[in-house]
Amino acid sequence: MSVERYNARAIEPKWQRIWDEKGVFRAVDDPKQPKYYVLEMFPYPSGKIHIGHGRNYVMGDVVARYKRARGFNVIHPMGWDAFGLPAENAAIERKVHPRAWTYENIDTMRAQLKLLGLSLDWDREIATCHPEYYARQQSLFVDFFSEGLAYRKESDVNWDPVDHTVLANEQVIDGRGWRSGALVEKRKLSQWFFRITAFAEDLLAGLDTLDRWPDKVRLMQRNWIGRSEGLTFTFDLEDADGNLIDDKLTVYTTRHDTIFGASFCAVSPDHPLAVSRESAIPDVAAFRREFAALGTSEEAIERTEKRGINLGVYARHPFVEGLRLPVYAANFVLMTYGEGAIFGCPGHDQRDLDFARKYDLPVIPVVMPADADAATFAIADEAYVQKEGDNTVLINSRFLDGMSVPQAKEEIARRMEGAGAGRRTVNFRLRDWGISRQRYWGCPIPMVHCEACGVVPVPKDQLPVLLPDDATFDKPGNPLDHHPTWKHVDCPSCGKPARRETDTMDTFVDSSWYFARFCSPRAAEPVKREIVDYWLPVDQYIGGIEHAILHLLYARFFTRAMQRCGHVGLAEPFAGLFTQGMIIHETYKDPAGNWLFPDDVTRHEDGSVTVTATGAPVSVGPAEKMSKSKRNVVSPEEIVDTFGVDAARWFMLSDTPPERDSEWTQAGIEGAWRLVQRIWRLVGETSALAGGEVAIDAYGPAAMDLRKAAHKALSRVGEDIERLRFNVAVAHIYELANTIGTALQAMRGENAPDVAAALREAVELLVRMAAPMVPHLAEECWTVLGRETLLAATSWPEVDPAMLVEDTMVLPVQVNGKKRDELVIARDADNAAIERAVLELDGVRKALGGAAPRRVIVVPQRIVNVVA
RNA sequence: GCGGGCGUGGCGAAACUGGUAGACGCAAGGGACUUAAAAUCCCUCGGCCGCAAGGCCAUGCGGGUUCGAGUCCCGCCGCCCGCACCA
Repeated sequence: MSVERYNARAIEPKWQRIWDEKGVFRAVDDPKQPKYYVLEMFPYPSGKIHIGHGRNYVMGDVVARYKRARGFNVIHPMGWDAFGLPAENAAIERKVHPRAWTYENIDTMRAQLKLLGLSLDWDREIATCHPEYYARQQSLFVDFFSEGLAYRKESDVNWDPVDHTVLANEQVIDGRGWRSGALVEKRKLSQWFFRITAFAEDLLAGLDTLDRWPDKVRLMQRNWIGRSEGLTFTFDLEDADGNLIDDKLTVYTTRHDTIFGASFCAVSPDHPLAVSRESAIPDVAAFRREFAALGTSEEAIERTEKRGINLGVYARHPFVEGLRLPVYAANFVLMTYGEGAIFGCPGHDQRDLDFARKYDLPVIPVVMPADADAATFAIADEAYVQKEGDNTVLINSRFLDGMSVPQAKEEIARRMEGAGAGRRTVNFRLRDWGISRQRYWGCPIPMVHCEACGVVPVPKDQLPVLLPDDATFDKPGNPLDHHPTWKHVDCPSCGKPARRETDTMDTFVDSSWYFARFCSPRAAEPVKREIVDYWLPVDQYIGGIEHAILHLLYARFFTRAMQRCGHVGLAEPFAGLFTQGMIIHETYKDPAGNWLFPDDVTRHEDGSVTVTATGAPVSVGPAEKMSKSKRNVVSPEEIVDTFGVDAARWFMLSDTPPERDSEWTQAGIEGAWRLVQRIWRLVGETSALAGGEVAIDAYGPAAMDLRKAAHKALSRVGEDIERLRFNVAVAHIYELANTIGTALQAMRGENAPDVAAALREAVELLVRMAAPMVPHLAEECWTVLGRETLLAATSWPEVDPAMLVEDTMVLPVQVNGKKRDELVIARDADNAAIERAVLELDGVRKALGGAAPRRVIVVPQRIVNVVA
């Protein structure tokens, strides 16, 4: 029999239309039903999507469709992270208004996403740049402000003196502004902050409850929060002549046990003590300027060579009479951490050691492994830093000698506290979140500066503070700031003329609560409490690993802040998190070094690649993240047009584990297309052979094998999807398709109603287990099989547990850990019977060579190992 | 610099909680069908030795723990990612 080819181009839009008309993906706010919230990180509308963007949406869609089939009320929304810098750059470069540019991109990308056949509830679509959204964000800001969670303080920014603008770290290239090329200065600006540190302890503790998050993300957040327990204490200072001076130096340390190894103190170049010496020591001023030129990136600061400058003051050692430590301003000490000042112990900190070697400062080991010899223990190029659990002993430390590190810490803390010179402190690396951006295309911060009343929030009934449409982008600086009228308002408190805040919010704010807004996207308040209580938390969140720290931490903070203001009833927004890998693609360059699109090149049989138009040779680069600039992109339209979206979805789920990067190849998409055709053929041939359901009294062995294979596959695919192991689910579906194909061939010309019935059952199960991945094909097959329901609204098939058990098992048999034979035995055989049977096996007897075994280890249902 | 991750055939990979390494797919080679091609189907496919039966080696490298290690521990090597104003 011949079966016509599956015509994806005609069939896929048909089912998309039907799903849409029947509204099967609409999420209904019905607290009586068990809910499941699937969310992929929403996209920035940058222009067009390429096929690489599709991967995480497809993964989320598989989960959404599967959970729907499992009986959950699924919410699977989509929106746009629509504020941000690129829109403003487009405004500058192409003279388009950021709004027009953004909404045009949204329209393009929405149409592209719809091609992917995602089971999204488009009725809940939101865009963060829409006043409906940012109005509510401003209202949340006002709430946070009244709770003390939003405040203003001075902080450092990268300042471009030509463009009059603040630069992102990534816009600072070799110390210069990316657009102007001007040398960037670090400058203090009064900025808005969210008090994320108020939740530092809770954000850390909360990580322990997130058992469906990847360990590595939790670890990254833990390290980012950076909780440490240490000692804050104060040194007396003296001048070069040994006279006590008024200033004191407060430091924070976690290594107070090494106080007898201290050989210097160091403060940040921004520390008041360094600033105060600026006039006295000209080099200090120069050093501070140099430090400022490093910008605000912690990476740049830590990578630079460790240098310092002697401030000409000395810290008196708290325990050694007459010992004084020179105080340096050092470029590796951050003002934002601890007290902005440290004491340096070169023996036990690599940075301190590098610094000490450079400036010829003493290196005194004060901690060594417990089994080392104090007389000979010395530090060369590497500081000795003990690991947790190491057995250590203090040396060269007077009253601490012989103690372990924890004992010594305790002793110093006790003495310092007793003397009133210090206190035990808990410190965090986490800093408050600076949200001020001196930009146009963002959510205006709803505050007014009044000379009489100070900083006053815009009352909620006067929100939103709308962005003015008529901003201009041809002048450097913040368009809101030079708008002729926008910032001039009357003070909401006293009514006198006042000035609007012209900073807008970091776009991370927009993405910190969108998942909550999706629950009640058109509500007048930010969220409707009873509805958000039903839908949250997000059960499965899917996105890139690049968001492992900032976005996820900010969203966790935001949820806590909203909880404090009564908007939500929980602290953790994302119960399950999955971080997917990117789609990558080879890059192509012509002889002149121009990047080429995959479409522009031809791959020949011998593996060579040429420019299709000219025949010129192409140099092929390794697979990299798809990017417009390198042109290694594949458009979804083209793929859908040629192979259909199901083939594309299948390919994106196949082969590579979802958390790893996956390479897009022509061979891969062709293979996926073949699978689509193959399922179609299997369904066609089977339905021709076994039209409807037939009741069978007794299945023969061939039919039973088929049924068992089908139910095993069903059981595994279900587990695989639950665990998000899509590539393994795909493999199990291939396996079943192979089994069905073989059975179909064996059936040719035979009249075996039991096998025909088993085939039909197996094929139906195949279609249903593949449905979350290739939903259009599955719907069409479902129809061919004579079913009249909508598969997208049909529940997941039940596994028949009787089909999963076998009466015999095959046990691999090892001798000394090497496999020598296999034992086929009844599943319920006891260990003694297994042992006896094993020793009879040829392979075992041969390997033993007549000797008696010393031991036989039987691992039930798994393996047998004979120890000779 | 600090922090995190990864490493298995020609390629993407699988291997539950320490229990048969290489399932499944891609590529390649051989064959069937066909006037021919496409499509489809069948066979082979980690390396070495062997006519075969079979044996030895093999999960980046070097050690260790264990009856048994891709999996656990220690030490290296290589690659990738994040570092607070890109989103």
